[in-house]
Amino acid sequence: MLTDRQLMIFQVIVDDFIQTAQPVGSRSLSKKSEISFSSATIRNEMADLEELGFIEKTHTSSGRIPSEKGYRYYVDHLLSPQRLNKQEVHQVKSIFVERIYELEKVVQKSAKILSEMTNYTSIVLGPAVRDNKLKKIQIIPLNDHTAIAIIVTDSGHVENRMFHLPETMDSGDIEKMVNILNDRLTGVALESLNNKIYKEVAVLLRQHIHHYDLMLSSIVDTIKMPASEKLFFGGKTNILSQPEFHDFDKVKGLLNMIEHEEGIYDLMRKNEAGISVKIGRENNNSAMDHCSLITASYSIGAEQLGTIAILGPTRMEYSRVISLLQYLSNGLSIELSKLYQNE
Amino acid sequence: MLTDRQLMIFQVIVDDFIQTAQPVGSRSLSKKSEISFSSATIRNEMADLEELGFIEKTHTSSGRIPSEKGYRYYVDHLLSPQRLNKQEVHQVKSIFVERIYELEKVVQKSAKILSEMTNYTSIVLGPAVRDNKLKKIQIIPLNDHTAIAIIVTDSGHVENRMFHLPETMDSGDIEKMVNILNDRLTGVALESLNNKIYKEVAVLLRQHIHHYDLMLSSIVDTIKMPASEKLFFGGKTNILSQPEFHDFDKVKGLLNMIEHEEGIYDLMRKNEAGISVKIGRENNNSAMDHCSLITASYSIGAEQLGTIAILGPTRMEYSRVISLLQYLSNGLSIELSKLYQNE
DNA sequence: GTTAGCACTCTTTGCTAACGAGTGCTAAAT
DNA sequence: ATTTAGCACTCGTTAGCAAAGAGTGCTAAC
Repeated sequence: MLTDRQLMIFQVIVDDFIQTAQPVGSRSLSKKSEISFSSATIRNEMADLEELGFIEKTHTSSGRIPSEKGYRYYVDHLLSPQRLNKQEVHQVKSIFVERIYELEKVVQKSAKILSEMTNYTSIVLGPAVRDNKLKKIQIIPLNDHTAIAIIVTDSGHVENRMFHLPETMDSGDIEKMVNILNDRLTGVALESLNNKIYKEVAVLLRQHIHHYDLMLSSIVDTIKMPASEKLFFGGKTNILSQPEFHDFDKVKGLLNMIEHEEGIYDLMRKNEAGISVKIGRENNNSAMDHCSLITASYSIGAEQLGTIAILGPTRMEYSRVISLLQYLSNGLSIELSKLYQNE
Repeated sequence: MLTDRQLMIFQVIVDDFIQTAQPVGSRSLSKKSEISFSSATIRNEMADLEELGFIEKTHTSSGRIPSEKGYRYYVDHLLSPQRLNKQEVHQVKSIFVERIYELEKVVQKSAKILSEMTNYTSIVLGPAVRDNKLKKIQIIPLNDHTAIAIIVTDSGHVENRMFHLPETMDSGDIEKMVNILNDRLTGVALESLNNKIYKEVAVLLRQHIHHYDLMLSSIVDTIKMPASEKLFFGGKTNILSQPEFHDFDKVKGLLNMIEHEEGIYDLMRKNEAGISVKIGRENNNSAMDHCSLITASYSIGAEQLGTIAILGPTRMEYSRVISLLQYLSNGLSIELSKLYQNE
């Protein structure tokens, strides 16, 4: 439906606008070395492109900028995968130089590096713990009234929570209880823990321990908490450097969304494997108007662990960001697999 | 050095400017009900106040605004402690309604509420753990190569860290090691732990366990980590609503400081007990120009635990914020004391 | 000591003109 | 049948200017 020439003009428009943030006009286009026809010809082609909805004007006599539909087409059909240069490869690899034992650290560092390299805001949805399996439950009394429950999963995730110790419970009871819990629950996935406790373990506890219920509910609370994965951000203030966001209301909306993490989960949870690009209103979030979000998932084997993403203006360096995310998500998957290969 | 009339005029100027953010002129002052002299008289007095450095002009023929020196004087001498109204008291109390067992939660909630009530940004320096005493160390092997070390303090703080398990170490060794560590280190303050381990415990370990050193260093790392207390923020974007910060460079500087937590520790660690007000350049931080920081410490008994603070423009509602912080830090101290009264 | 009056300064606002970048359209050139 | 040159027109930006408004400092009268 588009002629080759329209295509090439369109591509130059998008590339130029991504670089300069200025509407691009027929005259400046005609001067580009790639383009050998006059500005009048370009004007005609641009009128067609506009009619087709790929580009638009900011006012009646302005140059053109890509529309959302235009960006979508650009991303789907015109993107040439960009090779990372040596420095970029080096920077990404720097995330993994230290031998790593903690997921959160790696994930956090990824967010930081990513935002520094792109000058956009990075968002990383930390590894899901819901399919982690319970490794150990421990209860450590702090004094006569309070104790702390700690659970450890097979991937090394630790959750803890303080709770009130019922008066009637002595240290023998606690030990008994912990033993029963570990005996029955080790190896059970976190998401089925709740069920299992009430269906199978509660009965058992009742036989051995008085007033087990208060304590049990505390432990169940501890387990429930990490149901929602953690979000990490990098370069939250990079948004302020983008010329399209020299508008206080827009910035406020975005930063508020980020601060309260409202809607971020929704944005991140596409759960398609691989790379996904959402442009402007495709994100279904008014704060994200004029913003694009590029997400990539990382995984161990077939199991998706989490998502990394870049949030920037619709006028984003799609090509570079996609390459970066691809490379990084790949690296993450490999490193994490190494880490857990021998569970 | 100031006459009563100068004082009263000064006070009205500051109060008015805090409310309106507009330079205040002699004519508008003369219309106030508190003031019964003509604008000309006020002009004379204002000229004196300006010469003394308490107020300044934004341009030759503008109204006056308080100078930093003026705010300082206002805070030191003119502040009438403001009673909180019922709604405010209620809001602060809402922090403590749920029976609380976790410091971090309370502290986080405090930051949130505080920022909502003031429309400024709140910063809370979490409880210091350095004088916490060790309650228990545990090591939980995850697989043949990695294990996780967990330490619990008497106040219920939990730190954990993964580390590499030396090949030569079997589960018996681990158990032995953990026993020795707990035996020797329980009750020792976190800050002296490092010393004690290398001076006393290492010798002991050498006698019983081969290749103990790698593991020991991992454990020491775990302990070192929480040396710096955590910072919590509330209402980071409230800054954007203040008219004096409708300037992108200023906002960028501030948000960057907040994001990277650069210098925040320095700002917060005055360590005087009670309330402290730092105005503009008194903070020794260029990002904090035109900002004031009001801090209040909270404590258990004589032991200072942490600090809560409000960051806002120099044109801040000092009176209300100080009352709020006073009330909240008091509340925090009381609640936390309750929580730990029987350790 | 206080105040009315006045000249002066500086910011803000609205208006106009000029300029530049860009467009759409038409007619000529290829 | 394309392509291009030319031209009238639109819109945003900038500069300049005048008028209004808020405020000041000073002087002279009360």
